[in-house]
Amino acid sequence: MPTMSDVAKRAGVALSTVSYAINGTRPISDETRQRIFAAMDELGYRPHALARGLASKRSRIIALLFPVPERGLGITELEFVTSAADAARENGYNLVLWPAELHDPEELRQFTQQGLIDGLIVMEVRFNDERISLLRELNFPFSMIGRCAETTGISYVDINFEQTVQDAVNHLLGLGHTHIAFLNQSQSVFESGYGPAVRAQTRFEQIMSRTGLHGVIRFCHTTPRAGHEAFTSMLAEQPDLTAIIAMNERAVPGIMQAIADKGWRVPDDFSIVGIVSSTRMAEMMVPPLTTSDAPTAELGRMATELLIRQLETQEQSDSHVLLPCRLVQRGSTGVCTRNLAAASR
Amino acid sequence: MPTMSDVAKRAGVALSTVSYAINGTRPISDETRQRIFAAMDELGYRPHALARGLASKRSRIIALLFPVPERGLGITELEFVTSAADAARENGYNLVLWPAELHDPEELRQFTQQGLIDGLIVMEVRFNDERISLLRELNFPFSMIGRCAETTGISYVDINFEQTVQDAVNHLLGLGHTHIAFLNQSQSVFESGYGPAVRAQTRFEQIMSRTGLHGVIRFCHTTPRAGHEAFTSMLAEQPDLTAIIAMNERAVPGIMQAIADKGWRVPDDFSIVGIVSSTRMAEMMVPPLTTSDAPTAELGRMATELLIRQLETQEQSDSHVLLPCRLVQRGSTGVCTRNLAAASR
DNA sequence: CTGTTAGCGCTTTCAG
DNA sequence: CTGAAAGCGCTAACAG
Repeated sequence: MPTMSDVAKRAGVALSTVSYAINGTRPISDETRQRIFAAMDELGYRPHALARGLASKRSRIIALLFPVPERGLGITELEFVTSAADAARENGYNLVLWPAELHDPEELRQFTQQGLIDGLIVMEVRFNDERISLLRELNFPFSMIGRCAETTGISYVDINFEQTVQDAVNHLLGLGHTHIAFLNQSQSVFESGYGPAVRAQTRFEQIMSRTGLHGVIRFCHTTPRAGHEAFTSMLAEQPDLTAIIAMNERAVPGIMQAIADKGWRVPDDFSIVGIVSSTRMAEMMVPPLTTSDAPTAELGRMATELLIRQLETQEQSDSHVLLPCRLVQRGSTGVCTRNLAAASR
Repeated sequence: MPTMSDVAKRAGVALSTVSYAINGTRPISDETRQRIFAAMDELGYRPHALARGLASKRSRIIALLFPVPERGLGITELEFVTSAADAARENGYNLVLWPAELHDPEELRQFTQQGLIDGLIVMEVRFNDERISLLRELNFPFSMIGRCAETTGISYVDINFEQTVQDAVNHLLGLGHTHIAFLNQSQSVFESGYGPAVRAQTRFEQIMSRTGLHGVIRFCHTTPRAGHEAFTSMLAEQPDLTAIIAMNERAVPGIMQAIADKGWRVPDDFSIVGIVSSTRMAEMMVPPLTTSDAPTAELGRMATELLIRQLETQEQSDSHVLLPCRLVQRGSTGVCTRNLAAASR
């Protein structure tokens, strides 16, 4: 493996000149630059990443702090990872994956102090997240997918949950539904201050109180069985329900089953919309689920780019970006026939 | 950030002694080791990864070559990534994700020659894979999830597709099915020499010819619509079909729909088993799909460990590991009522 | 515009 | 069992 000094010799210049030519750190005459690049080509020279990093104090490696969330990993997480890796690479960075326990800040401290990583992308952020406090305290560069309570001085991208819920409600209202259920994730996730669970539910509550919408809310574990139970219990509380908004993909098959058990059909007798979901999942169901798809690839990409910009400019940029989910009507929502029947009576 | 020389000074020893104490590379008296570790603690010393890597010529970083397969990314891929990252970390390695176009060996060459990576895990391997040829030629350490045609001297883990198909067939035979369809992935994937598509289908063909099983085989794109069409066309060819084996998760909803369209019910009138699938996906369907689940986490973990072992021992180990899928009966397979009816006539 | 040189923080001979 | 010192391959002053 040839080194920079080999290149320098072959091009008949000083080693540092080669370095400057490569990095563009200072002007080089066209003529010598030609010679240098020719020499590099002939030798098949590749700069040594570690040596460069050691000398420049910048590894051009960033890490994605990758928790194993309570509810298990899904397509969403995958797309964060791949889009972040893509974005990193396009900007000349490498992305390392760091699967971390959420509750071990000490490990995080050690990791950041190895000198391996220039910056960090944190995902699955909670309102009060000790990882964030630690990183702030260490003054270590990072960006977030999601957000915590106090975000001054931190860059993040997140989903606009308020709008997402509003869009789903509007979609159902437009179809004539007036009694709508909201199925959240589990209570423990909610109580841990997980942003999506908190923000979406809060907005749904606001809509209920502001518009007089008849709603029912439930927490629900991310299993079909839990979905089945939650649905049954909601219907017992509010028998006039004709639609449900579920921010809980994995509970949906249970809901569908429960609807079928009652002898109802989707969407004729009951409508379902999944929010913060994905086309991939929506299409696995029969009928295909109407969902608002999370812009996962954009989130991963933007979080990466925000971080890299921060690293390159050396400044504490705090960009706050909220992206909407896109509602796609598929086969699981339709006009509310029960209200139509009532109206025609 | 304290350095090794700070630690040495504080402990009153030579810098090299600290290094030996940390790496255990040579015997250190208990007494001085104590002093050194104490000094490290007091200073909060962390070895600098880049410096260590540069000096030792081993970065302790490995990469996962991460293609974006034609059929899109799924849960399976996610679990490769996370389990590989976990396994790497447990062994003191970092895992970088390298999203690579399959068809650009030049990029791969550059990447491996940066000195950043000690070794590589390659996934989505095809029978004749130019990435593999290149790595071999470069003599660069790697392991595979999956396998190519010529595997001498290479370590890999893969699924035992032959057994997986056999198990699925046996399951259906045991339920009385004798006319069974096999739904593969797309023809182009098959023709590119993608192992799962080739091996599974080959085995199914063998079973057909050896046992006189009545079978039909189809390629199918990974969409519900394609599944619907393929099913319809298979049934036209062989109207006595009562069961289908699908190695194509995403086509299954289309199959289910097609079955429903005929007025049939799953599993009473028709059985479906998904192979090389996942519990996660199986549970998204109604009824939940009987599947043989791919041991994705084990595959990712073992590929990582095989690679690391190779790196540590410096020897060309060629372990070949084949893991079975585990068949889990859920709601989509049942006894063949049509044959029962025929028998009772 | 180009050369010289002192490190970056660690590993690893070579000596003792 | 411990020290001293020579790099690993590169960047970035400092000098011209």
